[in-house]
Amino acid sequence: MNISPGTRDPDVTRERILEAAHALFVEKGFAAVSMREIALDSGVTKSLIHHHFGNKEALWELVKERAFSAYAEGQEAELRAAEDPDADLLKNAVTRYFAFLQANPGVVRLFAWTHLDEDQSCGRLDAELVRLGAERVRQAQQRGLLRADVNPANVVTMFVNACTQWFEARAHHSQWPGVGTDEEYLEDFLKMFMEGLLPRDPQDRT
Amino acid sequence: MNISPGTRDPDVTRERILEAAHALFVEKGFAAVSMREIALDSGVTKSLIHHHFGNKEALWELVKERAFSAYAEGQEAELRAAEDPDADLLKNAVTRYFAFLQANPGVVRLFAWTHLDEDQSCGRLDAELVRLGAERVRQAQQRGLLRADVNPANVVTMFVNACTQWFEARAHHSQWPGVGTDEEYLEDFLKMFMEGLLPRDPQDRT
DNA sequence: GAATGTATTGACCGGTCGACCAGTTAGTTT
DNA sequence: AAACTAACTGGTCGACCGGTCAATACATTC
Repeated sequence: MNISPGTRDPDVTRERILEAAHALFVEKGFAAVSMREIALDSGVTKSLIHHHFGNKEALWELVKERAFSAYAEGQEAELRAAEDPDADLLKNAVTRYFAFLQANPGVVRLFAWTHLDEDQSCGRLDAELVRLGAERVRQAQQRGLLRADVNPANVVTMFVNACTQWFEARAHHSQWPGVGTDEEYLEDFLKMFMEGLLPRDPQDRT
Repeated sequence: MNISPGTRDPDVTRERILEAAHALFVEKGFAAVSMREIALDSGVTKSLIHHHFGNKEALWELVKERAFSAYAEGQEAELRAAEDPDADLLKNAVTRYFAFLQANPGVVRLFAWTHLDEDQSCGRLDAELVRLGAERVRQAQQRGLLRADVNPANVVTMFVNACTQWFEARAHHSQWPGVGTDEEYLEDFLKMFMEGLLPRDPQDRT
């Protein structure tokens, strides 16, 4: 059963359409993409896309849903894998989240588009992730490994924000004087995040 | 010279168009806004907009330019007003920046749109702001008021990111469990930013 | 008060949009 | 092999897109 030119496989076709739509939506956003473009890029007719997915809006929703659930699954697996919360675990979580964003610029853009849409579907998706992360932070606080006078959810939100915006606003930062590579930013962020900006031992820091 | 119904004032007209365009672009982004909408909202004809501003793209650029230069002017004035860098000054800078974003949700959205456009014009605009802020941080480091082993530009970038993303991704956070008000987030952020997450005095934090 | 210049209008253009539909092709069932 | 179903195509629709242009209304200048 080779894939001869005339062979039909609706599943493959749907996948091709979804991939093309994903790439275009990520790049240009919902409004700036036309069904004709998606049809051209995926090598099918416009009508076939309507046949499989209904309308443009439904296709957009499906693209987002798939991307975000893949994201959420990956992140949740990573979070659950790590046991025994301590300060290093938080550091590792930040590092892994940062690395994920770095490796998946498409997801970052998709997040940004949905923020502007004021779409709340993906906010619901990672609510569970935040709950899980906050729980770990709380445990570490109870053991005295982290300061207890901050809201665990804010700890998670804060590092997610600092990492996400780094990639979302890359076009900005790249022009800022003195701002360096991803790795340098991450390193300095971790210092500030974990240890704070005020010197611990004044005579050491001069 | 009252403003009678038939009175013409091109400056006022231009302003009305710019305001309507600003509001629509902020809300829906460049691609999703039509010249017809802008014309309707500003109470003029589509042709008149073309007469005054040329084409849609030029209008969009002008809207961005105005918004960002107003932003930059305000921020620079605030930064220059504050003398004598110390740790509290940084804290105040963060607080003021946060308050500004809180009071100007339109600017936040405009930032987000331009990030996705990969437009670099506004990145150039606040480069000077970052340079100025980083300079203040460097001075504080030299006086031993801040730890010296972090890149001053990264310090500024980091708090700008943490604040900006808080408002850009509001649709997300509002659904996250345990995440509270703007003020609570800012308070916890400042604690982590200035003092760090690791306990300073272990027996105090249990 | 005629001339001049510009702000403003409405009608119109070619093109593209998302969507629909009738018709065709290809697999599957009976 | 006939019947059925779903995949797939090409053509077409009305609506809307950004942009143009000639005509008009108004304010200023001479």
